[in-house]
Amino acid sequence: MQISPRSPRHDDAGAALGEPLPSPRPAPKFTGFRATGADEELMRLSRFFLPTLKEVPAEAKIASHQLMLRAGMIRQSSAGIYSWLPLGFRVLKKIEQIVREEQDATGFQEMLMPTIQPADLWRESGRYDDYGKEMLRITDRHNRDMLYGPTNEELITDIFRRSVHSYKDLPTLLYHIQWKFRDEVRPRFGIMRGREFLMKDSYSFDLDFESARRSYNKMFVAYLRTFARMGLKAIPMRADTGPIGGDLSHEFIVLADTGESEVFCDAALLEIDVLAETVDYEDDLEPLIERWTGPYAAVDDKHDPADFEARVPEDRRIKGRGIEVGQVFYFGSKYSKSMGASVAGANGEEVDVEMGSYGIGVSRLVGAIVEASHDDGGIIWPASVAPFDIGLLNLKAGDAACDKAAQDLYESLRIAGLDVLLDDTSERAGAKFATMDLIGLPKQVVIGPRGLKAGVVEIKDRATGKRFELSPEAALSYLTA
RNA sequence: CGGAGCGUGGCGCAGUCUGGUUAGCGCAUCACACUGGGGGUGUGGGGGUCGGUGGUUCGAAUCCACUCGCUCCGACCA
Repeated sequence: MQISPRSPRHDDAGAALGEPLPSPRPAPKFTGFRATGADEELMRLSRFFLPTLKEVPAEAKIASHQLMLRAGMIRQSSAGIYSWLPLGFRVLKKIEQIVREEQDATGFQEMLMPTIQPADLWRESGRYDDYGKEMLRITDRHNRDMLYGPTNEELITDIFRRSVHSYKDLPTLLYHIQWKFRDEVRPRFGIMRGREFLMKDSYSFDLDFESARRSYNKMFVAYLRTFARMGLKAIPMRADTGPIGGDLSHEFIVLADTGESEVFCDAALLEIDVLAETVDYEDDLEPLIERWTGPYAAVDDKHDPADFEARVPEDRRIKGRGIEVGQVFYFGSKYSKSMGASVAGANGEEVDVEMGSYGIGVSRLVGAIVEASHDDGGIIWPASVAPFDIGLLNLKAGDAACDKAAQDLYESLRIAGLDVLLDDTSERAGAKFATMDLIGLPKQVVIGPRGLKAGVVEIKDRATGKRFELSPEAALSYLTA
């Protein structure tokens, strides 16, 4: 950090006599540490771009939208289109990575398709007209019709048909994580229902229904694991197949009061610990899925009140609202037939491949998690997706003892592999606490002159609000345990 | 796409109906001082030309027309 030239109004006789210039702010600390590399960079709140808001912007109606704006995670660019600021971006990346890991575990392979697609592909499938105004249509300089992809079935099918010609290459299992655009008439709820959104979509190509079913099941299980890892209870519900078409589909719904769909389910579903199961994706997953989909669960348009009351004891009936965070479809040869995606079977006959597609709303998940996990003070991040693991508050930046204790603990936590945000600002304690609660880091460590004098720092668990004091050494082992 | 509403410093709002001093308040911001463990206090300062265009008028944030943007309810949607 450079000492900026002093502005004239700071000049005084002392400076004129050549005495050392008083720094306009406390001397920068830890600069040597920052030089050890980007990965080791000291995340100081005084340098971190975190434009928090005390007041709620008028347009934000639901908790997640309000909190994401207030916590400096996102900013609206135009209706339903948002920029991701550093804090929000970190969460988005964490979620994306969990999605990626669980996809990779199933054997689906990651790739990347473009956002802009040629209209001709969509004319082949017939969806260029079917999709209506939700599709953002673009004309390039050569007057060719293009579009900003709302989904990628046509594109992936085109890739597939041009390269795969034999049943021996099946199944072909691919996915990508890419920005999509659907020109919603009425975007709302911030990131939860924007026009531009980040989505993971997977596509499976199989020779027959049995094999397609296995691909579907892999995604089904991977989805439940993915959401569980983010601290969400996602409930699979049989769903309509909508404009994408097909005849086997499930929606994955996260219960939240501000959800868009009304849902009915058996409380037993909430007891299932998905991550407790050891999954081998080469096994037959059908029994596992049958267990997980056994209890009653339905969105309103599939709801059958009589069946609900017959199958679910009164004390276990959950009627609430939910957010759809993912959907899986099997749609057979809908696209392979219209677009000519066929392979030579074992007997030399041409077979239209059986397809499925599977989406997860990655950016929507950020909102869904906030919706499911917050309190009056702000966001409460599940540890797996938190933008930082720990917020380290130096209550008296500039005080030698506090600075040193904060730096030492910061370095030790970093060496232990934790992401730490150090609040080195000169805000008052109350403001610091409020900001930390707002941005919702799972653990807070408070270092202040009062505690240090007694040889302790304070640790606060954001979720429970529980606070306790430990020596710095004990705090380190507690946090790194 | 049907219905409703709103655009005034970075954010939240008042002022508009009933045109008329220099457009106001809270928060944020900057400086200084006091303060210092849950968004503290005081003093002083900076920042807007009222979404845009055109019109009416001696005079427009205020009235009229057009236009752009945003929001809400409904239908629709990962």
